[in-house]
Amino acid sequence: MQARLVSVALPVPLLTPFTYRVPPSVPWPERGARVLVPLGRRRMIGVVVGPATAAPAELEAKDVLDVLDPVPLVSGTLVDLAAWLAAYYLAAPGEALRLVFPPSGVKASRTMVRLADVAGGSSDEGDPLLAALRPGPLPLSTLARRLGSDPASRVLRLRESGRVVIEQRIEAGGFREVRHALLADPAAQGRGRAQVAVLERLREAGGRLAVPELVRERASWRGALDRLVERGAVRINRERERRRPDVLPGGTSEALCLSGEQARVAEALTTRLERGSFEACLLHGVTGSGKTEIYFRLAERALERGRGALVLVPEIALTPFLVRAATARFGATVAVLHSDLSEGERHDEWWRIRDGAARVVIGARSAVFAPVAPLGLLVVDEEHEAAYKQEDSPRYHARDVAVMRGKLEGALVVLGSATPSVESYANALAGKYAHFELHERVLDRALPRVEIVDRREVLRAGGDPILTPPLVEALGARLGRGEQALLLLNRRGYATSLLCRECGMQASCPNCSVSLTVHRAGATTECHYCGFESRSPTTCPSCHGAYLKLTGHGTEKVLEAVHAVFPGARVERVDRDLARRRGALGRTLAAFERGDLDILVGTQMIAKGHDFPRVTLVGVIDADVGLGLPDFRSAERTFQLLTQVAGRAGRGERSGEVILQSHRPDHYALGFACAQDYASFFEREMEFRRTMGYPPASALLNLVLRSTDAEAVLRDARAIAARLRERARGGYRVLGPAFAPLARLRREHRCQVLLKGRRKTMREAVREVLSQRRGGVSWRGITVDVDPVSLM
DNA sequence: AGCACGCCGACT
DNA sequence: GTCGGCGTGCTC
Repeated sequence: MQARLVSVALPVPLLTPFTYRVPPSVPWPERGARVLVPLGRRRMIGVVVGPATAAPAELEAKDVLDVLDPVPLVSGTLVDLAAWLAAYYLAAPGEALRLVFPPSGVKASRTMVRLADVAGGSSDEGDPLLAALRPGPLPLSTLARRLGSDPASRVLRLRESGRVVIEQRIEAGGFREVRHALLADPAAQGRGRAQVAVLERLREAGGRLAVPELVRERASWRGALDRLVERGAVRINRERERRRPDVLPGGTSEALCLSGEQARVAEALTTRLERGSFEACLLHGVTGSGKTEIYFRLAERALERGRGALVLVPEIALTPFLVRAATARFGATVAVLHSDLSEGERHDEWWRIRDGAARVVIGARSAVFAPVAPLGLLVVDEEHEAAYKQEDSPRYHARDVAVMRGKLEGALVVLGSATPSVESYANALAGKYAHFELHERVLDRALPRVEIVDRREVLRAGGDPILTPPLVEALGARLGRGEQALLLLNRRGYATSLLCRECGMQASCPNCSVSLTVHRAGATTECHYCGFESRSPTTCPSCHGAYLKLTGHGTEKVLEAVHAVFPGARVERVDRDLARRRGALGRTLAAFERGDLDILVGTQMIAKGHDFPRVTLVGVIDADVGLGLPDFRSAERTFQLLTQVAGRAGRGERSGEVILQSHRPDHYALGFACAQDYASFFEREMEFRRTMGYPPASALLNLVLRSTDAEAVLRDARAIAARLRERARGGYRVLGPAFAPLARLRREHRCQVLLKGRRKTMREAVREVLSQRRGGVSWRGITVDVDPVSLM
């Protein structure tokens, strides 16, 4: 009889799936079914990727312990999508598959250590390890953290002497069940004060109440409830409780009217949706041109046709408007998925989608894998946003995954943006994507007037480069008229660096090769990459000089400058520092929206998603932030940010004004952003990408090697680069190795090898070279980034 | 990734 | 001599 073998992808960073034998005691698992298998000492929930023809030579396949899904949890399409992702991005198949399963659906067992039940053996003998285990079993990893060292060998010895027991445990991680009290006998009488009160409370609540709620009201009611249950007056039911993410109230359920142009585009897209086959479309429409309404109409049409819809947004926190509007429009059939949800909330939303209770999904990046079936529409709003790129393994780009999913599902994919990525626009021009443009703004609002202020001239004339005279004048005018202003500076903190005037030392991060940013008016210094934080020194740490100087400015400093010039103005700051405090971001934005604030100072967060009708002035403090970064996308990012923020001015009836302060007023990113001329920007940027061989003119694959040993990492990178060069044969070029722009991050030195050329050839070469390295089965210490977005 | 194994210097 | 710190290789 033919051996029953299956190939199983496991949640470990290994290049290939493993082969297991299916014993007669378990049913044959289909592709996509989850199975419990042993791996080394551990157990894992993995995913069957297909039958295997033979076990790898000399290896006896182990037995599948259990088949968890008689029928796969997710569609074959999603399993195919994960397989494609693993191959395209050179990711571990198990880690790619994990994305399409519910949270904790695919995972490894945890090694738990507990004290052995030894009669009378309750003494710790002064061993801190035994003492730590006294209160209860602990995972081995927690034990290591608590004891500050690797306890493995000690634990092993304690096991041999019979003091502790090691177990492999896989926690369920599932639904939350809440006990509910049900009035079983409507005529029941209480036999005491508490019982009477409980019954009364239950009747008040319509005969059904969650037990925790009841007990919270009065702790003593717990006993009374028990007695009522014993007498059969009340029944206890375990009910699944949905952990529902918070959705802000508001938003309108009514469809908006579309202008002629919008209606034509909506009509054309609807026709394509109704074909029920794959097509990708770029919806290029200026801010405020009504893209959201078009998305919603398409989603409604998809629902009518019995299919679901997926709407991706770059960051949920910055688009509360869209979530609110979708909730109002689609009601209970909306699910919201994003990283701020608790694991429980995510789990429940996942199952609501999987069970078909939710058919319209609004979510960030990872929502592209939501188990909507069948799927008719995928929308990627603000498709140019870098937030769609996952920056750790598997390093996928949600926009590109969405296009592939659309292809596999036979769904319509709509990529929306006011400033499309250079890649998507090129695809549209090449005919790969259908191209739709929306030129008119809703209510026929005029585009704002844009003025560029040369900061160099202001400095030469002895003026303040943060708030230049034209900006001060414009701000003063708004304050006088009761209008609002936004001030953008894409750099948080107070000062960009702390310098010693005597020896020139610059305060830098102990873990990363970057200078520390000064926060809280000079009181603290912080690393924006690893989070290192400390009190600012008062004397120079290297020469003990007493004269320290702050240079460069961030949003905190701008706030201070505004306070100094306009003491009476109501000003607040919005940036990542504020967003860290729960709810603070929403409160500040809401206050600004209500008109309780005059000026909002912030990073790019203020440029996105919101509609502030009273804003008539946008000031960009330093339009060149970002242009200096060693990144081939810096011009594109600057153009997008400036265009976006300029669009915030004059969204009400009054026309708007934009002031861009810059040291490089002649840079094309600024010029074309001012003119709101996307097409010309694209032409100019494409020229640069073509000459330099950057995307979309050529594909990129970046390898980053990491190690605490700087020399070793360079040596290793050299060897890899050499082997890649041998194999290139004109299919790609190899740049480097070189230390990455962020040469050291979190105590690790980083060395990169950048490949430019044909994606497929590069991928194959990298796979081959990496699998031939010593211990070439795992990705340890190396990051493979296919289609990198950032080269930092 | 986790875990085992094996090599090494340091302490009773 | 054992302990425990770290580097390397393996897991179907």
